[in-house]
Amino acid sequence: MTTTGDSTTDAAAGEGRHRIERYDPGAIEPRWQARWDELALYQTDLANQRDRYYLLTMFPYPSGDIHIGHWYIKTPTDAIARYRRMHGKNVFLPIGFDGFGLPAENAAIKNNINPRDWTTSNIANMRRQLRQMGATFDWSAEVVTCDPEYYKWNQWFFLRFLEAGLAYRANSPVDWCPNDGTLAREQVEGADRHCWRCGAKVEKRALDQWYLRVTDYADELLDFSEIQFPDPLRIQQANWIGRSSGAEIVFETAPSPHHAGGEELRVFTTRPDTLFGATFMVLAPEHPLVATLTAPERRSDVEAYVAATEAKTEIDRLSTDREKTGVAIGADAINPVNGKRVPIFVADYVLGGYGTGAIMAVPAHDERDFEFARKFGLPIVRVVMPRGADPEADLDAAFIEHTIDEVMVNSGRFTGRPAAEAWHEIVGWLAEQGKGRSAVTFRLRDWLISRQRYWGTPIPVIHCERCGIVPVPDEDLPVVLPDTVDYAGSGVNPLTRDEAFLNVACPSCGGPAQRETDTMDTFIDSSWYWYRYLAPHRPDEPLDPDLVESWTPVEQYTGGAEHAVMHLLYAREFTKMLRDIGLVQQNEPWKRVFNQGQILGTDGERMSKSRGNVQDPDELVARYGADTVRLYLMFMGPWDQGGPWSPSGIEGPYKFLHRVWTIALDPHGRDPGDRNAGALPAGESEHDARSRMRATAHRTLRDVTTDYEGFRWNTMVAKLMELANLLSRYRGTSVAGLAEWDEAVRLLLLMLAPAAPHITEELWSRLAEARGEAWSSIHTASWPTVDESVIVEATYEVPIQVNGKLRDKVTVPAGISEIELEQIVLARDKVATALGGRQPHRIIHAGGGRLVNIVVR
RNA sequence: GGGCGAGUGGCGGAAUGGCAGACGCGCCGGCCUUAGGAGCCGGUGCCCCGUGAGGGGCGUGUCGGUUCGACCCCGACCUCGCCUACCA
Repeated sequence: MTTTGDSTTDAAAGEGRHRIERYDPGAIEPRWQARWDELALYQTDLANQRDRYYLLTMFPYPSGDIHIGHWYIKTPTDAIARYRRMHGKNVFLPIGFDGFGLPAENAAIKNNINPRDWTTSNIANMRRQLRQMGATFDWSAEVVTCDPEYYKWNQWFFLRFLEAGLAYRANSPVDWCPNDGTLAREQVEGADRHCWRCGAKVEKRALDQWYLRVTDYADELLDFSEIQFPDPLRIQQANWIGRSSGAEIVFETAPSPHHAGGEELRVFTTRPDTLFGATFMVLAPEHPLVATLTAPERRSDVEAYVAATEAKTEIDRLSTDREKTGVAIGADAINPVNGKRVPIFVADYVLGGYGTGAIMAVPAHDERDFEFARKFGLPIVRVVMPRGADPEADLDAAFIEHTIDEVMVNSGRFTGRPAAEAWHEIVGWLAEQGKGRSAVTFRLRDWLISRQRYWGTPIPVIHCERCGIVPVPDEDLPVVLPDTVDYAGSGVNPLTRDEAFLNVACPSCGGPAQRETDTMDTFIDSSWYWYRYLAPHRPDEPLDPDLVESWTPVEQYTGGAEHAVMHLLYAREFTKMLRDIGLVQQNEPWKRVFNQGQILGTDGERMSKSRGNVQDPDELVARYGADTVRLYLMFMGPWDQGGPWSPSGIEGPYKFLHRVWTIALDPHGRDPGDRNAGALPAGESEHDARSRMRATAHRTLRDVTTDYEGFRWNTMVAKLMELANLLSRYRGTSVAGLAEWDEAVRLLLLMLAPAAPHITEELWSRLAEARGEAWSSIHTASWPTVDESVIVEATYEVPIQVNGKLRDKVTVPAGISEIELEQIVLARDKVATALGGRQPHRIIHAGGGRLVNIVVR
């Protein structure tokens, strides 16, 4: 509270003085929160099959403190829950914690504590802070992913995926520090790529790691027909999946002194029409044939280049000149369409992991190839050009247009053909000879789930010298993380040194064997938690099939835009995998997703502890109350926009709630500072005032309802402010406390209830008590219905434009005809002046007579 | 380099083809007060004319286009933010 001492305010009301209690959120909010808990108002009866509404919001990572960003996601979500309940929905709004992850481990290494202890105490604190929001979370369904009863099922799923061929093992490189082992991307620092802890130079190391075969689902993931995403989200996912259709073309190596030739080199291209212009080939440094094809005299150069690539791989962003580099390997390939020999290079602009890891380079029609050819003096042959252009003219840049109007040149029998048709003809011709076929490639890669870390779900396999990789039998699950953990001051996964954990008998042969020490990516944990919420402690199964069938897909999912491509895509993939192993019947986990924007620090940067710009809501809640903080966050701007945090406007919603308080409890009071006190607005009769209150209340209800449906909180709050302002104007006048007044106050409280649940509950109770009615929560009341008949007004104002410029306004009776309106409009002085004697050429009646535009020449 | 998004008063924002600036912050004036960092009332885009009531002009990043009419749709450009890193 901003004031101390006197908790009442004087209200002089002509005939006497009375006192009403001041609005004191600090007194009201904890009381109602306790009451709601006591009544278990928000424990959802999942067995109740009627009007189910599963509302899901992204569960927090237990970093230690709830910050203002959490409020920005969760309190409007709570408003959705409350709004839906007022529509009779049986709403389920669960909450939990995404317990595993790197920060716990970093804190543990730094302070020599157990990540579990760190996480557990953070969760305890965050539970307390989450309760201050006054949100209707069903805490009885809470899920914490680092509990063995949860991660057991990650392991169980993994074993099913393994059986189904959806999980596999492959060798791939990681960033490796000699002292601290595998490093996550954010643990590699600086342009010289050193370790965040010890500063050692980071290397690449190839490890056998586990993958999930999510690329099998690439095409299906591009089908968004069963999931409603906002456009930018859908586009981002589609770009991330990155489907390209083109052709795979087989080149053969040419014979040379050190190599017999005839080795197949497959390339992927989206421009098979440019095949005749392929004047060299480029292999990725990782390409398996680099070693075999390289000529002896080129070997040292090539090996040096490959090694240099390994050292940088992830790009040094600072030196963005990105001049093309590469080396010739001293071997040629043969272009299958014209039999020409073309030299082969190794260059890092070709990626090992995309397509076939090799390209045919067509410098005339690809910017990167063009740049490379220029630098190495390679021939540039134009094969596609606009109709009528000179085929031999020098190009000063790659010609990459690919519309319908280009024509082939320098392309043997295809010369003169339209390029768009030649694209297919060349692929067909190659296919006939077994030298190519049309092909589709995706940007999306299989999901690497292995992490060389302690604080995650142990991958449930055992390595036996005799039997190889043996899955842990189901009855031995969960493979529990050992509680005693000794980091020994290093980032290296302590499981690799934990003899008690490591050594086991092989489940297959009984011989000595060792456990897998890799743990799972934590995105696994967050890929199915909404199913577990429905049966958080079920001992025998990961999920309750009946409840999953009846309650999912989730009706509405809310969470930050920063998860657009990672979590929101992984979870879709995971759902499809669960479907394919027979656990769920659905194709998509959620029906609708809303991505709200991010709240940045006051400096405009992402909030993070290291930047020191984290905004703590506790202080604001202590000062203004949760209702004000909730309202302010909704009022700031569009929910999907976010933006830098600034508390400078918070007084607005705070004053608004004060005003609502005063209107509700003291309709007859007058403020000594109010010059108009007690008088109706000039020219307004009591009858006018009464219909205006009704009309405004119902119009507000109509508009606010649409705003709630579209999550447009800022305009919703603004409209409630307008209604409160109107009522405030009438306070202390003869219409205050009349039936229309009471109705408007009632509607105002009901409309405000989902957003500001405490103050509305308090006022609702007091008003009921004053009327001698029994208590019932405002949050169990029904959303009111609009009475359209009271909104209709007898007259309305018409703006008058001349040539699109506003010149006048006139008030006319509702239902006036266009002809009558025109006569009135043309008789106006200002219109005559604006016309300046010219005759109207045309008169536009826009929006059914809501605006008139007179066109003159 | 690519993708996505955004540019509107001093500030957050409203209006998504029809009265630009709703609502709020801030600021200015006033009331009430012993006092005001509380509360309440009024004003507030910029410029010009007018003593006044009032009147006029300009204005949504820039330039063009479509339209009776454009903050809104289309094209080009500029600036900022987010995501991403040469995806053949």
